[in-house]
Amino acid sequence: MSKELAKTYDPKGIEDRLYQKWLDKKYFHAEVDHSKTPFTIVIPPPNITGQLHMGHALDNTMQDILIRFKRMQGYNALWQPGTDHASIATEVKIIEKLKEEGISKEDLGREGFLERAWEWKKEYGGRIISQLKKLGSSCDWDRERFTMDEGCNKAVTEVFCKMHEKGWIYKGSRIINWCPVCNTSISDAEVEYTEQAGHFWHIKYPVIEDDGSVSTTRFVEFATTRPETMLGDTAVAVNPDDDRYKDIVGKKLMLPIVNREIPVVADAYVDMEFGTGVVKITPAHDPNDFEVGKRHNLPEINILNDDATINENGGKFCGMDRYEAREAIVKELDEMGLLVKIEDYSHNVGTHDRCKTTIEPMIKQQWFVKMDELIKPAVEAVKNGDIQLIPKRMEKTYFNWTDNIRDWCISRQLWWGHRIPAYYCDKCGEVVVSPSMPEKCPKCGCEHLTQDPDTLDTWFSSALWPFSTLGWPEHTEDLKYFYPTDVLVTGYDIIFFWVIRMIFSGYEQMGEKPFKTVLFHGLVRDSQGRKMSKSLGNGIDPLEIIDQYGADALRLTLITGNAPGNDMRFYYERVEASRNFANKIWNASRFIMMNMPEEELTVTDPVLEPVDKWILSRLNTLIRDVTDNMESFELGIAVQKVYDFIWDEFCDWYIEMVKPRLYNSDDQASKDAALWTLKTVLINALKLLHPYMPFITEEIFCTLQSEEESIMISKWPQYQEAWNFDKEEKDIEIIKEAVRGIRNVRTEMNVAPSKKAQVFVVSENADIINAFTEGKLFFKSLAYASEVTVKKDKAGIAEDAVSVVIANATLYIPFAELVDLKQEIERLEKEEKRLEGELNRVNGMLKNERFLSKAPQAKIDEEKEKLAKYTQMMEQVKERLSQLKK
RNA sequence: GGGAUCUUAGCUCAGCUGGGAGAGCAUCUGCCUUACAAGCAGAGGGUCAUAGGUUCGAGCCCUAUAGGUCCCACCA
Repeated sequence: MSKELAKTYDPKGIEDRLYQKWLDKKYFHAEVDHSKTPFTIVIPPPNITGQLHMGHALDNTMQDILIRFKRMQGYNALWQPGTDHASIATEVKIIEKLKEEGISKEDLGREGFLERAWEWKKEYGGRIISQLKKLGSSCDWDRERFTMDEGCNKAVTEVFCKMHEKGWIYKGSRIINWCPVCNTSISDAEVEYTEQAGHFWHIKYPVIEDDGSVSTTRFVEFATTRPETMLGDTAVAVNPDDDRYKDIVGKKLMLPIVNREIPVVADAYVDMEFGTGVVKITPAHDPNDFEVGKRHNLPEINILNDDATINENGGKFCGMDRYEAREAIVKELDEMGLLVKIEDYSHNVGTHDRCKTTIEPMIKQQWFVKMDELIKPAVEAVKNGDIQLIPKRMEKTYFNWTDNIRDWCISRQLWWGHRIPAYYCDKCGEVVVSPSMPEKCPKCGCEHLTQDPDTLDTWFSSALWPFSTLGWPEHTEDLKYFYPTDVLVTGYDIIFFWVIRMIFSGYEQMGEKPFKTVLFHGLVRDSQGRKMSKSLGNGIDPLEIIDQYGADALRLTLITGNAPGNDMRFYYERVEASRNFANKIWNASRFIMMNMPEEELTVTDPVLEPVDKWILSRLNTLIRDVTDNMESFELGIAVQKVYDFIWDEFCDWYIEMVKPRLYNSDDQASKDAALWTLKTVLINALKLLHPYMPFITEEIFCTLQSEEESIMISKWPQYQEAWNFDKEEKDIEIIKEAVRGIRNVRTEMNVAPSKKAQVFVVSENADIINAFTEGKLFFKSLAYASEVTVKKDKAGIAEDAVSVVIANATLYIPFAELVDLKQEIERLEKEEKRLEGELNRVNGMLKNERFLSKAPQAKIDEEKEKLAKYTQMMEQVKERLSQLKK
């Protein structure tokens, strides 16, 4: 039945309707089914505070492509969705919101604050999910999880307790990164170093002479970027091999202002070449100094409050902000004559990646995960290929981290997150780690215990995501069936935060990798190559793009021409190109539907003509190649091939080739064969495209087939020998070559398309004659011919006809007007020259003994074939030239 | 300081294991040809950063150089 479609494709309305249909039909839902092979992807859970950005769009498009592809291939495809509580990010947002109301989190208290946080989650947690749906994501929403839901909480507690018991989680007093604005410790991975303009203050401390007096002549000079930390100095260090300072090692210095005697110690950490070769040591506020301090048993004097104001150890500076104190101290040192000079100095400053505050190293009691043993299987897995990283170069980044791993600080002084399952006895201080509050202290029997106020690093729970979402710690059927998952799709920017931690957690808790393959993508940048960011205001909202161009166009844009792990730039022009492609498919389909008979097409065994076989054969190759590319995660390459096939081969050639059969032919069998082929090829091509452009492919598929069906659960196309037509492929290529030749000549000669001309095809080759005879109908229309005559010799053809030489044939077009003979000779001479070049190249190879002896036979045969072809064409050109020159 | 990566048409980028340089956009010339002007037919445009090397053969492999981007380390 012929169906009416709008002239241009309008995604609005279609997308939501189809998505709802898929949901209603439960196509996204996966259940354990032992008759099928599972294919699982766990979503990188977006933050509940998040709004869909281009990075999400790319990440989720890639996952959806893989899931839809595998689902069609017959796998039991599960895309496990969920969201992340994102402890610090969310907490910061809530505090901001409270601030607008004029309240602080302390005003609310812990309970009150958490209530607000859950309200927030309720209000915004679903936002990003609905945005993912707009994109077409085929997640199993029935399984949606949250990192702080009951199951995940249980998993977190279980892991914490187990690892603590094993000694891999410990509490210790160590130097950690402190954010004075967020008021929490953060892990090394969360520290972002940024280059900042600062100063180098050259300062000197007086030496204490043997008689105990403070020298007025002997000083030790050094430079610092943080003069205020002098309040916590407990030594000055020099290199043990430094001859300049040999005599003062072991002596004491007088720490000015504070008036504390501090020793000069020798430590290899000091670089003799740098500055004066002297370093002031502040063990409580510098990680390196902390190590030096440990080696020399130096006191650790904490001079800072949590908000980075100076504490009581800072004497009269107590209460000042760190930067105020800096100024005051510099001023005072200057007045004392101990400030030598101030230099401008640009250096890297550690900042908190969330709020960009300069972090302050501090010694604090924190919980850590011991990494040295835990990391081993994770290293091994990537080394031996058990887990494959794509692109491979990411392995280097991976190993760079694992090789230099330090213990992971997991406690955070935040409220929104998983509370640490550790309890302290109010009486004796005993620490009990337990899934729930113990009834009494196991040591002293006291019944009053208090839970550790800290929460866990948000990545602690995301590290468990691949198995916690499948039911762990329960031994569920889902877990047994779907774990390990197959592919993780994520950005290379969270390889340390997340990917590595999931891998070691998987091995530790499950004894098995969390996924087989990690497919990385890069960043989506703006058209100038800048990161999209709120502060720059250069972000492009994917939802606006979807609204304007459709989700399919957005998805195609994000995938085309992008290789794994590479950043890409976002251009509106590219979205337009994608939209145009959608429209192209739409119209090709419209064309086919318009030509379909009133009743259903009933042909089952069509009498295929050579063009039909040609396009089927091309489709067959496409099916094979695209499947191969997709299986090796070359998503961009695969879709490029589908694009080219649909636009170039199917639309620009095949559809044009069959038009005469549909319009003019009385031959019903031929018409049916054409329609059958059009429909078959279109449907198969749509299937190949469906993972990329789910909406338009579904819409057309349903219109063309039946409303009841869905392309998303249809069978992925299979390469089949029956669709392999080598001879037809070759024959049609020759005709296409002829058509191109004729079009070229006509353009060159400025012949209007409306002006038809007679075309003679002259060949002595039986195959060629046959091919042109069979393809006469479409050749005639494509070549703007009034009439096509295929013959063995050129008898009777006008001498001044324009000629086009192709392999094994010459075409003659006798135009009614006089042809400029000179121009015609020039044209043929140009062709002669081109062929000469080709022949030289081929001969160069084939006359090279070493090529013949070393190159693979297939390559040699290929070149020989070309030699024959070009030699033959050359003969024809020469013959024609000699005729014209007579 | 260590490492990764990039340098291909005017612009943005593909180019899988080495076998005659591609796409989209832009430019130019024709076309409202009954699916599509968001289109059709054609054209121009590239010593694949530079210099060496390996190879019968290099955009692709190796070495060096220049420039760009990023990650890690953090010399106070």
